Amino acid sequence: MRLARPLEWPREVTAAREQQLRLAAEVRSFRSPAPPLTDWRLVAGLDVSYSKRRGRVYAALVVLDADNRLVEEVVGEAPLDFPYVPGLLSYREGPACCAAWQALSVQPDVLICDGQGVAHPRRLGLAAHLGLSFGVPTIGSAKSRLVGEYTEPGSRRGERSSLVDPESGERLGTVLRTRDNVKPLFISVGIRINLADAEAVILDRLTRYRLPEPQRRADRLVGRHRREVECA
DNA sequence: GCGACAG
DNA sequence: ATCTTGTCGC
Repeated sequence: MRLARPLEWPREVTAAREQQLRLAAEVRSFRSPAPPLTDWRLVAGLDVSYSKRRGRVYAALVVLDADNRLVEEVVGEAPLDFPYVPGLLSYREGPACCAAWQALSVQPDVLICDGQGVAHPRRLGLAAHLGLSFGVPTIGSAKSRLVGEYTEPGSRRGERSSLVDPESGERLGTVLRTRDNVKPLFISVGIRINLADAEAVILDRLTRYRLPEPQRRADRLVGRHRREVECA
């Protein structure tokens, strides 16, 4: 797919933070709450893996249909040239994600990203940032917390609690138990989707694992891909 | 100054 | 994320 909005990717921490403030203002300018997501047959999952020895970042996108059957899967890569700094993950993983997106031939109705959406210090987690560039609804599905407070949700699948910014009282997302007795997922909206719909998409794509199927498949694919290219 | 901190 | 074996619990 073509990038709806090609972005610049600063390679310096200070420049990255400054750009985030500008992009976050754009994310805020979208209609809120976002209109309901009417059709979401094609759901894509995105995940990233690093090869330190090769100095590369790999990203995999997997698109599944309403029955979680494979529609398309692609990988993209970019140099590993930005450090891991909490709050600046997009600058480390974004370029490879954009490469994968451009290799895609079908447009997903919604994209699940491995990371935060607006549950971010400047409200511009990976899912929000990529949503701005890709131009499709995005959901942040993180395996751990970056910001916000919450009470531990019940131990059974489907139980949830709110992720809240203690300063503003603003609701940042939902802490969702996706399987009985497993660590919950931190769900937040990226762009063009409301939180209720984001939760519905995640729940709809759960099978027997902690991660929703599109995200789990992307995770497997990118891990396999990295190991393959790392051998040669 | 100290602790927290997506992947 | 990545480096890594077996092991405890549903």
